[in-house]
Amino acid sequence: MKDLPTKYDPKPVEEKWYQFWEEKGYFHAEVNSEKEPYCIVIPPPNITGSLHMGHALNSSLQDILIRWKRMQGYNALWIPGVDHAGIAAQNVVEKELATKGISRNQIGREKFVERVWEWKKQYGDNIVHQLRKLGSSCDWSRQRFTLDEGCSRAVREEFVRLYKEGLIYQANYMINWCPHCCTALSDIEVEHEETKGHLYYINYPLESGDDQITVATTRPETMLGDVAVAVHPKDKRYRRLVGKQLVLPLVGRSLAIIADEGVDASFGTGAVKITPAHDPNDFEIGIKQDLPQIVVIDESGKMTADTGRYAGLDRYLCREEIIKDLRKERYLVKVEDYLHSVGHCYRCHTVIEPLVSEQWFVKIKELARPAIKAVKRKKIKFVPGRWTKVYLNWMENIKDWCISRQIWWGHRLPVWHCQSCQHLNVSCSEPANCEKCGSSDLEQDPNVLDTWFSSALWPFSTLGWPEETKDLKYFYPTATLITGYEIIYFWVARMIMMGLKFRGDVPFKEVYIHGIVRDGQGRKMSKSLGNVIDPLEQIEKYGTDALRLSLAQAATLGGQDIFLNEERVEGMRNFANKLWNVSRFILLNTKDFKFRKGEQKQLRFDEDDEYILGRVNQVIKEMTDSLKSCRFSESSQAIYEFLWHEFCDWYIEISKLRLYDSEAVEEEKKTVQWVLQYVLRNVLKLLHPYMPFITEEIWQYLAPGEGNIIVSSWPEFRREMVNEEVIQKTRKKYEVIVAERRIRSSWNIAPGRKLEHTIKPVNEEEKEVLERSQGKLMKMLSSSMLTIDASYEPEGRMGSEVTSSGTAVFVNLGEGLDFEKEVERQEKEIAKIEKELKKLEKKLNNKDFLEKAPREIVKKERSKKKEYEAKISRLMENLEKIK
RNA sequence: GGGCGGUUAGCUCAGCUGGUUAGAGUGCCACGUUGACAUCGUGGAAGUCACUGGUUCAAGUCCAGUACCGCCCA
Repeated sequence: MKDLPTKYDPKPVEEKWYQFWEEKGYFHAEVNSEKEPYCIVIPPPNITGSLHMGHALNSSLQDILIRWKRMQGYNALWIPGVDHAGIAAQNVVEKELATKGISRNQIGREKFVERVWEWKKQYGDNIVHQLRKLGSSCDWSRQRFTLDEGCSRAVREEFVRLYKEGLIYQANYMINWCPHCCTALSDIEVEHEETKGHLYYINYPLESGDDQITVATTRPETMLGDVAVAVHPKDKRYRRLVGKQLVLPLVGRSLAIIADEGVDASFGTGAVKITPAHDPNDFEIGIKQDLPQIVVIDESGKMTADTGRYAGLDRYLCREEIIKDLRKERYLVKVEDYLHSVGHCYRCHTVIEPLVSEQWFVKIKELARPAIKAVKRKKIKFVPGRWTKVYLNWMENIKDWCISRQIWWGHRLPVWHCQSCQHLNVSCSEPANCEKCGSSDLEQDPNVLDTWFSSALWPFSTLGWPEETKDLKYFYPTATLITGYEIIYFWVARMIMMGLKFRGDVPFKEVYIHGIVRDGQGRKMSKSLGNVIDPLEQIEKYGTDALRLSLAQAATLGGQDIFLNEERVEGMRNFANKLWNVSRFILLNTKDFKFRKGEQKQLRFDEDDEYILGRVNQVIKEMTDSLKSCRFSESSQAIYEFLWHEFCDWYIEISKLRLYDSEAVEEEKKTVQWVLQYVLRNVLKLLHPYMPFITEEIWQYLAPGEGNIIVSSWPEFRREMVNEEVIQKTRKKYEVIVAERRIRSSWNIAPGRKLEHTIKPVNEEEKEVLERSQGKLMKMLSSSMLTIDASYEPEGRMGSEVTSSGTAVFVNLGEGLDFEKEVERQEKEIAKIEKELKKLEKKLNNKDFLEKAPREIVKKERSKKKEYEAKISRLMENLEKIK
C-alpha cells in the first residue's frame, strides 16, 4: 500500500472516478423485475443556461438521493436532459445573428431553425458537461431533449388528444404580448413589478359643450383607441351623465358614457376611459357592453397606421406626444406620481402589451380538477408541506392556458389549415389531404407551442410515451421530484395535470421544494449585480465534494432560501481534509491487519470501543431516517459532527494508547484495528452520497478488491451494537478529561507536563467507570499519579474543576501560586449553577408541576437538582481552600 | 388588497411532534511545531431566542396581535 499525501487533492480524484463509474455503467439502469425501481427525472436545465448555484444545489440533492437509493439496493435511475427553451434560445441565436447584421426574417424560418440546431450542437451540451463536474450519477445513455424525436411525438400526441377532446381551442382573445420577443405569453410568464409612473387626468368634454368629465389613466396613448367612458352605476357623481355623449380629445370621435359594475369608483375620478383593444379590464367590459375594439398599438409596440399623426411612433414616444398635445389644447388637468404594477416579459423584461389576438388555449379547469384531488388525497406530497397550499390556491383559481407562441424555435402545432375549405386538420402526422374536402392545399399552422407544454410530459415522455414501453411500465410513476418553488406553477402543476391525464397516475409521489441560492446578503445572484458565486469556480478551489456538502447542509427542513458564502465551502473542504487524514492514520495503523466482518465475536471491546461502535450505529439510523424524509441538512450535520468531534477528537486519540503501547497485547491491538476499520468503512459509506469522490478514493485504499463504494451496500443499523448506558457513562468519563484540560489551560500548563491528579467521583457508577479506565486516564491526563477517591478532601490549595454531574478533578500545582483570578472564575461558575438550581427548586416546589408533568420529566428534574447540588458543593469545597 | 415566509451568539444559519445549563459553522481571545491533519489541536468568551399579550405545571417551540424585512398572487 502506498502512503497517502498529507493533503487531499480533489482534482485528479474527481476526474478519475467519474470517468471510471460511467465506463463501468454504474449510472445505467435497465428494467429489472427483481429489483424495486427508484426513478428521478431531472428538471431539465435550459439549453441556453450555464451552471449556476441553483443547478448545483438541485443536482446535488438529486444525486444524494440516487446514490443513497442505489446503495440501498434499489434499481436507481436518474434521467437527465435539457429543455429547448423556445423563446430564450431563439433570442440567443437572434442576438448572435444581429451581430452580423442579419435578422431572422431575412434568412427565413427554415434557415433560422437550422441555425438554432447548429447552435444547439455547439453549445447545447455545455450545461450537461457541467453537471458531470458535480458528480451527478445520471444515466447519460438516456439523456433526452424536449425537442428530440421522441419528445416531439409525445407533444403531438398530447396536442391531438386534447384537441379531439375539446380541451384545446382557438380563440380571439386578449393575451399578453411581448413586443420584443413578438409573441404571446401565458399569464404566468408575465412578471408584475411595482413601477413608478404617472396618473394623467384628462378632460373629455360633453358633445353638448356644457360640461365635461375628467378621466384618469396611466396610459394616455391608449386614448386613441377609446370607445367609451365608464362609471360605476351607483356612483352618484356621474349618474346624471350616463347615456350622454363625449368628444374624444385630439381625435374627435364620439364616445358614450356608460355604466358598468366593473368600474372601480375609487380609482382616479371614478370615470375611466374604455379601450377594449388594449386593456384586459376594458376588454371584458367591451364584450359585455358590445363595444368595438379599435386597435391603435401594433405587435412591435408602435402606433398603427390609423392613428394619424401618431402613426409609427413607439408607444412611449407617442405617450409624450399625446401629453404635449393634450396640454397644448388644455385637456390635461393634472399629472400625479403613481406607483403601479406593470407586467414584464419573463424572458426579456420588456413591458408587456395587452393585445387582442387569435391564439390557442388549453381549457384547463377540467385538467386541474383531478390534479387538485391527487394532492388533497396525498397521492403527491409536497416537502415542505406549506407548498401544498400554494399549489392548491393556484390550481383552484386557474385560468385557461395560452399555448401558442409566435416564434420559430419549438414544437410546431400539429394543425394544418385547409386553404380550400378552412377546415383545421389536427393529427400526429402530416396529412396529405384535407379530411373534410380532400383538398391537398394544406398549410401548417405557423405557431409553435409553449415550451412548458412539452416539459409537462417530461416524467413519461422520457420513458418512451406515447409508446407503452417496458421502461414506462416499470419506472412510472417516478419517486421524488426535486425543484425550486419558482416553477411550481410553470412545471410541477402541469406535469401533475398531464401525468394524470395521459397516464392515469401521478408523475411522482413526492415533490421536494428547495429554496433559491442567494448571496451572502440575501440577494438573488445575478450577473448584473456581480454577486454570482460560480459553482465551477468553487469546485476548482475547494473540490466538488466540499461544494456538495455545503449545499446539502444548507438544504434545511424549512426549505428557506440559502445564503451561500464561500467560507462555508471552505469549511467543508477542511472537513474533506480531515476525513482524508483520519483515513491516512487508520491506513498507516492497520497495514498488518485484514478486516473481516464477522470477527467481532473474538474481539474484546472495552467501553471506548463500545461507545464508538454504538455511536456509529446511532448515526446510521439517524442518517437513514433523515434521508427518508429529505432532511438533507440534518443528515449531513450528523455525520460531520460524528466524524470530527466524536471519532477523531476522542476515539482516534484513545486508540493511540493501545496502538502505540509496546506492552499492549496483540489482541488489544487487533481489537482497536478492527474498530477503526469498522467505523471508517461505515463513515465512508454514509458520506458517499454527499461526497462521492473522496469516499471512493479512500475506499480503494481501505478495502482493495471489494469493488466500488458507489455500488456497495448502505450500512444497516445494528441495534445490538448500541449500549446506551455505556455511551452515557463514557461521555461522563470524557468530561473528566475536559475538566482537567481546563485546569491546565487556565494555569497555562503544557499538555505534556506530568502532574499528580485526584479524581473525586460523584457516585459509585462513575467511580467504577473511572477505575476501569485508570491506565488510559493516566496517559490521557499525563498523570504521574492518579488517585480515585470518593471521600477525598483537598488539604491545601489545588487546581480543580468539576464535571456537569459533579465529579471533581484535583491537580496538585505546587506552592507559591496566585489563586486570586482562580477564585473569581470559580465564584462565577458557582453563581451560574446556583441560578439554575433556584429555577429548578422553584419548579420542584410547584405542586402543579409534580402532579401534572409526566413522571419521567419530574424524575429527570430531580436528578438534575442532585447534580447541581453536587457540583456546587464540590466547587465550594476547593474554593474554601484556595481563598 | 389576498397569501406565504423570516426576525435565535459579531456574521451565516439549525432547533421535527412544547420539558436541553438554547446549538453548529465561521469569526474572536489565550495557549500549542505530542509520530493522521496548522485545511490542525486544546481551552475560553459570546445570545433579555424582534416586541406585546395569551394557553400550559412548563413556551425559542403552540395561539392572537404589533413592528420591521423578503417572496408570491391579484
